[in-house]
Amino acid sequence: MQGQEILPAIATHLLDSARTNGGKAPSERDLAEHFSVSRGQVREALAILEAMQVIERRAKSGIYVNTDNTGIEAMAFLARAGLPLENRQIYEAVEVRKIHEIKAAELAAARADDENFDRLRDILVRSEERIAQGEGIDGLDQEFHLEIVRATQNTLFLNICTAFYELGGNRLKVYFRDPDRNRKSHEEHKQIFEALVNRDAALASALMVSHLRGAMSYWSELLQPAELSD
Amino acid sequence: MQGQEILPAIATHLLDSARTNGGKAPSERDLAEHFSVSRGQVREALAILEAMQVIERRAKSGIYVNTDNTGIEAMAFLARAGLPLENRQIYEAVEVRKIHEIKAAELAAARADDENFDRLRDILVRSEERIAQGEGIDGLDQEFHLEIVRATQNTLFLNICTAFYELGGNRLKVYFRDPDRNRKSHEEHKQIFEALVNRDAALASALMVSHLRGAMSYWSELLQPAELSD
DNA sequence: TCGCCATCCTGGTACTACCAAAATGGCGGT
DNA sequence: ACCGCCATTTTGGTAGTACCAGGATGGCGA
Repeated sequence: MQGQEILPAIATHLLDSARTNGGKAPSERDLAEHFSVSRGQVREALAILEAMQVIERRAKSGIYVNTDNTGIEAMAFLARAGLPLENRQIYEAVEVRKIHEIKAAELAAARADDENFDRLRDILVRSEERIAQGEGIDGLDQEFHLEIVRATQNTLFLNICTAFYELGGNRLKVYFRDPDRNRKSHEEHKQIFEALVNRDAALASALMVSHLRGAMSYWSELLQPAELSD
Repeated sequence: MQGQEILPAIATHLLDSARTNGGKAPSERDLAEHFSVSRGQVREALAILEAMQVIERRAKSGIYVNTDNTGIEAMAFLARAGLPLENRQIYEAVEVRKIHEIKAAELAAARADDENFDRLRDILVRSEERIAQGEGIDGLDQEFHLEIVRATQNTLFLNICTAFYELGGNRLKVYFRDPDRNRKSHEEHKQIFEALVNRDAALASALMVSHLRGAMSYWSELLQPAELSD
């Protein structure tokens, strides 16, 4: 085990032992021995986790875990590292995503340039092909939505939205297993694209609202009932 | 120089040398010597910067700086560390902040609980005192706006919005040097609060739009002459 | 002038050694 | 038996050294 690969391992280990103990994690030396790496490696990982406010290192005392109070990029980072997220976290993320993308559609209608339109067209063509072959469009769905955000010409906005997509990542694939959902999504994408081309901000926004409503209801029934980790 | 204190110093140094050179930064050993710290300390700082995607460490090659492609929390972190932001970054941040807070007002009207109202009331009282003493309400303005976001009961949302506030931080103080602006802001805050208490989502949202328009025009003339949509 | 190879440089990693303060546990007094 | 004090241990913080292996570079020879 080497490189940044130990970060997710350490993070998982810390979160676990924090659950059993009272937020107190093993010492650096213990972690180093447990993962058979040098203390320096452990400290690098801990530095990152501390910067993300996932943990707190108290000098001469120990390492303490913050289960809550985790920012988006920290969550995106942890999700990327393969760590499980609480349903509540995903639920909140979905709500914020909705806020972002509805507004993005509105702004994109006014600001999208030829390159944005070209990329969107390309994504729709590839989606069509995928669907024709009976495959899911999960990756392309992300591309489509993020391209709309990119069309707002606000790179910071794009960064946040990208981070949010990474949160739901693996769970989204399940959504696009249903062929009907794929077709329906694709049709709605095409309508949104038309609205953008016509510079109709109100329509684009409205279409995005209803488009996301479908996905939202899916998340609702998937998450709300119980806290079963798939 | 010790502790995490070297991170901003190193970050600044890296960004500087990246500007002069072609994105290439000094080696770890040089950095360690330059700041009179051990290589381990440098590596901890670099690990954080790499996790934030501010830099890229290529094994056996060197350290390379990503001037663009910086996420919100990375920016917030760097801003917190006292690093300067580009006008464009602030400009984009302001636009996103606007998107967030208008929606936050709408959601807060429906979800705010007694604790939220209590805190908002308290903030308004303290604002009144400050203004009576001829002081600026810059810190309280932030508290007010973030409390509204907190009232959405979406902790993730709150995290993002907090990060965004930290971006503009120091520049906001200038805004609240003008007594008239303070009074006007405070009056608008009170109106928004009333709308929230009355659970009038549409009104709260509309008031927030006009409230932010004032601040936005300030930013516009301060930064770049361009379009900030609402 | 061009291509190849020895050398240097660089990040990656491990190990050792101290320091100082927090945490702990045992001892002694009450 | 309980409590308070103090010596010991633990822990994060930091520095320094040593090696490795592969990229980067420059000089030498064809």
